[in-house]
Amino acid sequence: MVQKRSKVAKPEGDEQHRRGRPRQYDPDHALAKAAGAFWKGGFAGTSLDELVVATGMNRPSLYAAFGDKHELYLKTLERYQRKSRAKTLELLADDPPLRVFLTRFYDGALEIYRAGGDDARGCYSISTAPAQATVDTAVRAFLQDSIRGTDSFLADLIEKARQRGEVAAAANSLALAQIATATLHTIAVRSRVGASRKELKALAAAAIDLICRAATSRG
Amino acid sequence: MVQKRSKVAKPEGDEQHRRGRPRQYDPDHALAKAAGAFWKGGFAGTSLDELVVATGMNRPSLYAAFGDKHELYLKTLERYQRKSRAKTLELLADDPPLRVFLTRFYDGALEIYRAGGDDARGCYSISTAPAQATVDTAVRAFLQDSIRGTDSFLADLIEKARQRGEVAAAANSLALAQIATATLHTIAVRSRVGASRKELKALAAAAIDLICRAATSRG
DNA sequence: TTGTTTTTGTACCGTCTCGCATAAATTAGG
DNA sequence: CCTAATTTATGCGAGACGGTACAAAAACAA
Repeated sequence: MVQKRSKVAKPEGDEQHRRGRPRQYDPDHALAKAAGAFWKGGFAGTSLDELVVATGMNRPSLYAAFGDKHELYLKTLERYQRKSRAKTLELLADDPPLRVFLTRFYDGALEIYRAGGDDARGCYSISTAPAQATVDTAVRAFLQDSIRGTDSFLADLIEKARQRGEVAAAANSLALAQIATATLHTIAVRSRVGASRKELKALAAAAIDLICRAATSRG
Repeated sequence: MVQKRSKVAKPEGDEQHRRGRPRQYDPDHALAKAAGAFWKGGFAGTSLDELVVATGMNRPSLYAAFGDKHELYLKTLERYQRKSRAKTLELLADDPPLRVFLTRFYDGALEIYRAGGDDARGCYSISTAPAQATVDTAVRAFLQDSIRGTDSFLADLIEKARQRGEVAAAANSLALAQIATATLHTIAVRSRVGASRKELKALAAAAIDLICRAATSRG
């Protein structure tokens, strides 16, 4: 995706002024709006007309910018992953204990999954990608990679916590990480069908207890 | 759904011989085939033509038997739930310890989720219903009810195990049940994207350890 | 001004969608 | 036999689907 420039390599930041008619949409904002449409209806259940309305773009512009419906969906998935990871990394800024991090982690997820209150959205990828995964290699690969990524990210954190004594010395960090991911998955699905924030916070707290109480002592 | 009979209430078992041309399909078998089609493509991603091919029925027969596409989908979901619950209850026949039951429970799930080997299917409801849930009240209600049902079923079992001393006396049975359900959810999604049986069995074993090792002792 | 480049807007294409109308086929009742 | 009841089979129709062709519009370059 490197952009060729005639002579001087300009900083790719603002795309500067290009030659023709200026575009009337902001690509990232449009992608977010498209994701909102897919978020509601899933890939197969969302029509191009709905995407046109959601993005405010017209159909040819949509194609020129993001390719066909399938490519557009993949780009919204990647954007979601990018944003999610960035948000998660911010939670580590002050190098918190595992228990604190996990609490923030699930709180942050809930904030996204239950945005909009009662017309709950759930997790974008977990809610929409599985239905598509069996007939769509790219989506399946994305989701597989995404889950493994979460596992190994959490496994690293848990392993460090284990070495600090916040988790039982004998614990299997990867196994605990998979339980932590499992907790995220169930929160994702439960949000989608309207579970309350309170209930899901309690669920997360119980999972954190279980993971971190496989900790130092405990009678 | 009570069937009116002229005078005598016949046993509804075999549907007996009815008046007109006999049907050439077995309703439950057709429902299973339809579920297979939805299982692959999701609700919105599966066309009536595909359902016709899958069931071997022709279109008007499909409508006469199950109603429109949406009703058909709901009926496949209910059938899946019915079958799953029956299968689960069988696991309790010899009144096994919690740890044994949970092992069987996840093994049974894996058997279904990974039927067909590498073109993995995952859990039918978890893989297809969430995508539909935001635009379909009936599907959302079904999935919500299904999850709560699993929670409370497992909570009952765990509570009994707790009273037998197989789980820590101080444990919250419902919270542990939700973790057990979470484990089922993550296995459901991971199967859908092709995780290996071996990996998922290990994950289940770790979760069982965590749940049951919130048990009697443990240093 | 006159070209060049890029995006926009409209309109359209062929295909597929779901659901149903209608008639033939096959059974039981009388 | 004839009639009633039920399922099968063919096929259609109105609309939605994804995707694109084409020309107008709006910027820059010269």
